[in-house]
Amino acid sequence: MTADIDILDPAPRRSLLQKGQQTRAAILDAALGLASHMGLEGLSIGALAEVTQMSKSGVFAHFGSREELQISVIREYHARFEDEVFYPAMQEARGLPRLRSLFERWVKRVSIEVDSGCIYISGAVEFDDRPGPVRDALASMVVAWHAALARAIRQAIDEGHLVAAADATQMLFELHGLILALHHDARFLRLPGAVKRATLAFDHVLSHYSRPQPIAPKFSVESRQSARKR
Amino acid sequence: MTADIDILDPAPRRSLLQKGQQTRAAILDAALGLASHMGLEGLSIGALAEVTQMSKSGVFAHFGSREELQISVIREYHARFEDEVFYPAMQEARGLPRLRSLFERWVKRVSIEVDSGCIYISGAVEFDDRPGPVRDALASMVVAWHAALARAIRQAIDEGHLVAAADATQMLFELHGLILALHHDARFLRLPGAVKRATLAFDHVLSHYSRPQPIAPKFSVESRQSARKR
DNA sequence: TGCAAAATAGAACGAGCGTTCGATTTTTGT
DNA sequence: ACAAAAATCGAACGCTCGTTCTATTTTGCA
Repeated sequence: MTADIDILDPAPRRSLLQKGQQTRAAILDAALGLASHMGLEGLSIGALAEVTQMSKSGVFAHFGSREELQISVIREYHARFEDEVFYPAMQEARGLPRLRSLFERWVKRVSIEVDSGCIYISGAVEFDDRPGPVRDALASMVVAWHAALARAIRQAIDEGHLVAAADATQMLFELHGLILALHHDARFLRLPGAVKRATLAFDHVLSHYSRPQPIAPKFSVESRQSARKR
Repeated sequence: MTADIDILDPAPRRSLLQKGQQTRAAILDAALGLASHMGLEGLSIGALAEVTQMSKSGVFAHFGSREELQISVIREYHARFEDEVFYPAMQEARGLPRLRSLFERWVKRVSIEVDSGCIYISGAVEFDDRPGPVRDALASMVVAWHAALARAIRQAIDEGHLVAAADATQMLFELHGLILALHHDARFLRLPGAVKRATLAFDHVLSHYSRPQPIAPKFSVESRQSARKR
């Protein structure tokens, strides 16, 4: 009894990852899903153990501390973000096509996550007042991503797709705001059509940086009282 | 000894608030400060008791539950937000002046809180996946504020300060994004000059909704390769 | 196949949490 | 001034948390 069934399941075929790395990856995957819903602060080892059907100490052993787990989650998120947003967009021609692709994939990433959450965004809020290694890891990833975007914008300027006087950092600020507003409206307020608003707003920002900048930022209000009352 | 010093301190002068309401207000004030730093989820009764020099149960008794405490904090925050942003801006002439004032005070509120935090923003992230009365309270406050802003934008359209074809909700989306980006850059990344970026971006959005809208949103890229490399 | 090493389990810890309860002090209205 | 009512305290509860420790199981390699 309990004969040698083990012939077929423990699978002599060597996997690419050693067992340890394999379960570590599985835990990390579950952790990402959990952190997306509960935030990095809401991520608990107990809940993670429950999801992965492991013991708390078993989960714990893979990371050594909760902080290290959080940092690992951030790194994993960053890697996936690069794979889904950055690298594919890099296939596009430099300049506006690439910039547009970056934004569109960014939008998709944030809005697909209508029920999965962007760790960059939630993490920024959770850790804006909490110095430490987690915050540092998060910030460095965000900064790297913003730097990549700024680069793409500058290339679009160099290619002549945007006016030469365009301020890349300022434009990035405005585009980032659109993503944040999208995240807010779609995830928190659950408003439909937020994606459309974001892409439309992208065109607005684009058109601003495509036409010659006004010399002086004063466009007199022209307080003509012509308008009919309501 | 220990003579009647009490003549001067227990103050026979009747205060406007009964003792209970008085300490409740003090607790709430401390709670707001605490929640601004740690978030609504990070707000703990124990920490609150420590700050206010009271016993946990003493603090607890004023609210009956942690959830009720959180909701009270949200309401208090809303009241202060109205006092500092909404009502003062209502003094301005309807239309663009009022809209601009709303935005400027909003910016100030979010940026003054570089080290105090906007509960609307942090709360939206904390509770976007957590249904319940706290989320409902938060959402209703945010929605009310957005409705007020949309109203101001529509008035600016009616006054002729913005083009008639302007989409108020869309413009609100874009302005809201600027505030969120400001909050992110100033609080999380600690970038200097975020306030300037926000106000400059406000002018950009404004100028877009001030000039006649392009009929078709297609502004051909004109992929002139004129630009010199770098 | 066997043995060292790695991975996992299980129990226990101390701390903090929200909450309850009964006793005690302070405030309030008459 | 006094009694009723409100406010506050202090101790205790059950729970979850991250972490530690010691076994036990599983894995990988010679």
